[in-house]
Amino acid sequence: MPDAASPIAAPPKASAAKTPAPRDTQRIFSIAELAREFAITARTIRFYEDEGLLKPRRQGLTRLYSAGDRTKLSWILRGKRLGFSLAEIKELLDLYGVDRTGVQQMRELLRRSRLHIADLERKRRDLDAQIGEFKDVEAHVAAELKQRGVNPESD
Amino acid sequence: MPDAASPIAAPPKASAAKTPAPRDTQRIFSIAELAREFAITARTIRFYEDEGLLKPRRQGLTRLYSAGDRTKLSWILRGKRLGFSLAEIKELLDLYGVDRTGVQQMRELLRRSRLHIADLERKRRDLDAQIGEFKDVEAHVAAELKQRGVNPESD
DNA sequence: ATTGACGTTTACGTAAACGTTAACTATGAC
DNA sequence: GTCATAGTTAACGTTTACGTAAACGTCAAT
Repeated sequence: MPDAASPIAAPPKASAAKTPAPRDTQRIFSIAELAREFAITARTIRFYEDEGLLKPRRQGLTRLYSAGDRTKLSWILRGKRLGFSLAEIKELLDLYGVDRTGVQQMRELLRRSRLHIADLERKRRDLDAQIGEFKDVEAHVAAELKQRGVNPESD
Repeated sequence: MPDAASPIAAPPKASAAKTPAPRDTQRIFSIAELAREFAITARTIRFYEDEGLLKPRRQGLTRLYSAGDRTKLSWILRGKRLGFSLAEIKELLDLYGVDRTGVQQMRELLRRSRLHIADLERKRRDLDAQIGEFKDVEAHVAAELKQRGVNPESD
């Protein structure tokens, strides 16, 4: 499941070497397609829409998801894996949608970004601590097994 | 998401600190004390006990928490911050409690540890990706403000 | 002897994040 | 036509992680 998600609101900075697959950027996805790709249910995707996290185009009643919608979804799921609530994720997503022309808005965006970065870095400290602990466990147990003449790698 | 208390707080009080922890290891804590320290409610702590995550000593009905209990609690909260459910945290806590004498048990512990490490490392990739994105945002916005002659640091 | 601070159990309430029918609708295949 | 497949809304159910009383016990201080 390659997750080549570019930064959220991809600013058309520089079209390097090749045109980055215009067909891919134009692609539309059905709800079932996205559900399969991300291993969630369609209900979940609709729920995210109810909560204001996604706003797909519509053809009649049927939802049509753009590549941007797909990227957003992937972003939402990553946020969830990191333990953020949907409300928090929505706030962050909305940050990018906000009018970036005003100085006041930009200052607010900067402030919120920094707060969020601080939050993320705390999480990383927590994470590194846990990883360290579990690697210790792994090392000790593996050593103990080895000392007893047992091969730890024969699962 | 309020900023919690210090991870390892110790009152610098008391007599000569010769061995680096005999008194501290002996300390017992009331439920209110732990609640204050970790900025949670007593209800929450009791709930964790109902769920089998803590088993404090009792004096009559009153709960008495050891330093070990306190460490466990801090561990539980860190797990929560990382987005694990109480059920998952309980599993991990129980891993340590398990009889480590048998080879079979040790192999199981090793296996679970490795699975968990893989999980944590995926989380770290997610985390680093988000941190990177938000630092980009920060840099771009700060640069844009600067270019407009606005000082980004005047909150 | 009452107040107040702290502890307890029991139990109903709630918000978040979906799951799960139910009861349609639209579309292409046969 | 009608069957299968995918989509829809609406609404009730479920699990997790606690909040919030209610009703009570214990002890120190007033």
